[in-house]
Amino acid sequence: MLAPVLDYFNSIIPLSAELLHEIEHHAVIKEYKKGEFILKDGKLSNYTSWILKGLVRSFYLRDGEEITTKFLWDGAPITSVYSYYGRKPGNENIVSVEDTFLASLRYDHMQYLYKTYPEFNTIGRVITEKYLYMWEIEVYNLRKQKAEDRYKFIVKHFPHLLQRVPLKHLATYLGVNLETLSRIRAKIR
Amino acid sequence: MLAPVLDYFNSIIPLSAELLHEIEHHAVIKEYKKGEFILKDGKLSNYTSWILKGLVRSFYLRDGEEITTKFLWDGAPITSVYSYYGRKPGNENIVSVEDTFLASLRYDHMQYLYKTYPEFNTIGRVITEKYLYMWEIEVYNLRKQKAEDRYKFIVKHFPHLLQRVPLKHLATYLGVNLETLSRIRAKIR
DNA sequence: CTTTGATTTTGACTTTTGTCAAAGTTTTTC
DNA sequence: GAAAAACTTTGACAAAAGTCAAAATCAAAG
Repeated sequence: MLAPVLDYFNSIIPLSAELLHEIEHHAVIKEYKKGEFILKDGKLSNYTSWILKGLVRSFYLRDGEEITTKFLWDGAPITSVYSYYGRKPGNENIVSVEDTFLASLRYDHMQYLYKTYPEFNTIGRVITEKYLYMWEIEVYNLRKQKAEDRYKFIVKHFPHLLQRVPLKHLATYLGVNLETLSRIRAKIR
Repeated sequence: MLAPVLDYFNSIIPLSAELLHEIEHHAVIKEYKKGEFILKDGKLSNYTSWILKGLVRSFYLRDGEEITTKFLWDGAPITSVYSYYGRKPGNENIVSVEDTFLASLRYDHMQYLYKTYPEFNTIGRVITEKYLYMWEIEVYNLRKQKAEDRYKFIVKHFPHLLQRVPLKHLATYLGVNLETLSRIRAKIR
């Protein structure tokens, strides 16, 4: 089940047999059923995970309302950037939108790998750069003035999301309320 | 002039004499006078730079209007994430807001350093993680519903910006127009 | 200095989006 | 497969933000 991840890592830089073995040995593969929490706010995020299959959503609470900040699916790395790198509890929740399989590495084990296997830093660097690159494009979209244009970006680039997540979560992700998004959809049709 | 950068790199992981020499030899230090362009849209970004001293602003044009996306100053790394990592021209402009000194490394030279000096990947990884972490906090602020709260975040965390950038750029950064921001300020006073 | 140009504020009005309420519609669960 | 729950749409009105215009303030160049 871990094979696609290891293949990807290996395509960034060839992995020594020992490093390969370490990753295989320490990665925790776990299934999260639809709606199950991967991280709760107020908790320290101790894992960076790789989504083997499924779809997850990050959100925080604003006046009791869930504000969605990210959707991530198959092949994407996932953690709370704030809590994991900041080494302190944050207000981010991560929840599975569909039955999801994750491969997770603990923070301290990652640090050990970075120290012990210099080449692992190349993998960490390239993946972080890629994540930053994707995030940059998404934030660029979120800066568009009209909610309609932000929605159209999703329709064009991530159409599968429309089938997989309820409108209310997409609405808070796009920074509009549910009713406004519904009206935008009605207008486009 | 490069010393603070090298010290910082060295605090992440001790630099070998050869690596140190390579960086010193290839880093280009240049002054950009106030208002001078560091990157123009439509151009491929070939450099990642380190701000030795000064303040820069990133923006793109939306219907002829400059939409500011980032402010970065002393000690921060700066590039067009989209263009530099994506290896294609983007629509991002980077301009100096004050007289600014940058230390820059070419893309291909960076790749050479990553290949030749494995420990340089640790530096790249840690800096990218830190950048991502800062950016995450800023985007969290930009998701706040009310422009007033977004503005107050700047007042609290980056008060020096208020003295250093014109209101119109801060306004587009916060996603409101100039007049609205002016009214928010009037209301707070 | 002082004049010019840039920046910021204020006013009147329009457009967009949010809020509350209720009615449809679809999906789950027993 | 029927009842309950969750989700989506629509309507009426309120609040927030945008637009256009003009005045006031500040900064900089000669």
